[in-house]
Amino acid sequence: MPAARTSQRATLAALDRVGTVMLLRRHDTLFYEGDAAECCYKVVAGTLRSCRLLADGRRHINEFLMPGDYVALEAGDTYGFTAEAVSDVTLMRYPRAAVERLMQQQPLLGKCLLGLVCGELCAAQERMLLLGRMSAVERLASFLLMMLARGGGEDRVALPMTRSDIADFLGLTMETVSRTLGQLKSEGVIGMRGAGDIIVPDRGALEDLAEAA
Amino acid sequence: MPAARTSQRATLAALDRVGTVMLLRRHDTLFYEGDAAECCYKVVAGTLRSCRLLADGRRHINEFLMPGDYVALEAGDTYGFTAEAVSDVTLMRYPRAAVERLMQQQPLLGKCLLGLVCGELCAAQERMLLLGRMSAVERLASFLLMMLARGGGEDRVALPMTRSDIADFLGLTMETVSRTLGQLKSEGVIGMRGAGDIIVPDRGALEDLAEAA
DNA sequence: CGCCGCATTGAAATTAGTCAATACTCGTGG
DNA sequence: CCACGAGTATTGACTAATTTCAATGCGGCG
Repeated sequence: MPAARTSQRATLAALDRVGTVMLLRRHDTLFYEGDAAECCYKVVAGTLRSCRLLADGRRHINEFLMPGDYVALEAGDTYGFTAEAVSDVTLMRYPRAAVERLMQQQPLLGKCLLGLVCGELCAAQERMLLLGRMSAVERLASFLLMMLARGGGEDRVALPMTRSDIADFLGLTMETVSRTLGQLKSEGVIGMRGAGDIIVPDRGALEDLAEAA
Repeated sequence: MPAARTSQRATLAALDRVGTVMLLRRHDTLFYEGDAAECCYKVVAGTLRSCRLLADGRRHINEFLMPGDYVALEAGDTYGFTAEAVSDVTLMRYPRAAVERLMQQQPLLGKCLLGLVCGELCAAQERMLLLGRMSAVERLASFLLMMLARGGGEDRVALPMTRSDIADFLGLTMETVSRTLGQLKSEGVIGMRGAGDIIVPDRGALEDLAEAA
């Protein structure tokens, strides 16, 4: 059950008292799938990717983690995915033991974390629908809308990740991502000022293409 | 952060004091996506499916819910998916207000629920990998292994759901599911005594095909 | 200036999807 | 007890979307 919105920020801020700041350079690995899960994190600046690999090298990106996002809250004894820096990243690191202790003292904190994890679960369900049932165009349109919503900007989307990253996030190939973006551009639905700088002149057009439920 | 395993059952059993038993017939709907989320549930017997629809009728099944599974723990104000009975189902129903109250009194309960939701999130990440990156054979093999693990049986898997349900769970079509199962059968990896009764003589062979990380 | 990583584009190959016909199963009623 | 019928499953032939393989282009950095 998600916690009430009220004072959620304040409750979570308590975490920062047991946290330390940490820096990562582009392409650094924060932790590997299977490592003992000793800390969880919050992204302060930059972008992280959380990914999983199959034995033959196929990769899936669960999530792009951006400022404000918490990382590995849901971990059991070991991390369930590898976390890597897409760009230079600033993090807060929270030792899990300290978080546990804090939860004893602050029952509200537990509710907050529960709310966050519930939100992630809903996002994951959204993505399963995308991966299982949407066409390439719909996937890209949904992705751009998601990035637009998170970016906070009016009509501009920054894509710090590569086409390959996007492909592994959307269950496509890099080539299909590139072609589909090209198609959207030629249709005038998006503009591009460099591969990582997208302009969305008409969000409605994208929404039509995304065909969300 | 997941709760300790110890006495998890006992803690969750406390929920049953605020719950009532409820029956559903095959094809009944428990609730619709978008309904006000007044209760959450636990499956006692039978199988539910949790599904989402796109505007044009495409469907995705998030999860098959079987005895012991909790339903809609992660709900916000409204349900994020529709829940329907695949077979006749027996449920416990817990009013969310009562659950909230219980959480105040029993801090351990919150930790338990957090653990359950974290488990669901991990399962969802597993499924994203499957939906985004696995072939039809790998999807079916993974699915059968999952059902085998949940079923508890030695080498026998009961499939109470239709081929269409399986398809919408795995991001395939009913025809592909049928063909792929046929292929596994002809290769001797599985046996079939009726469409919903699968025999797995050699789990290792299936595991090889599933090619999990 | 030239290289390296990433992005784009093209053509061929492949997987899974679509459409359509046929078969099976189980429950009902004659 | 058997025949019928609805719903489900299987199978086949063809199509379409995406992947794969391969070449080319672009842009920033040393």
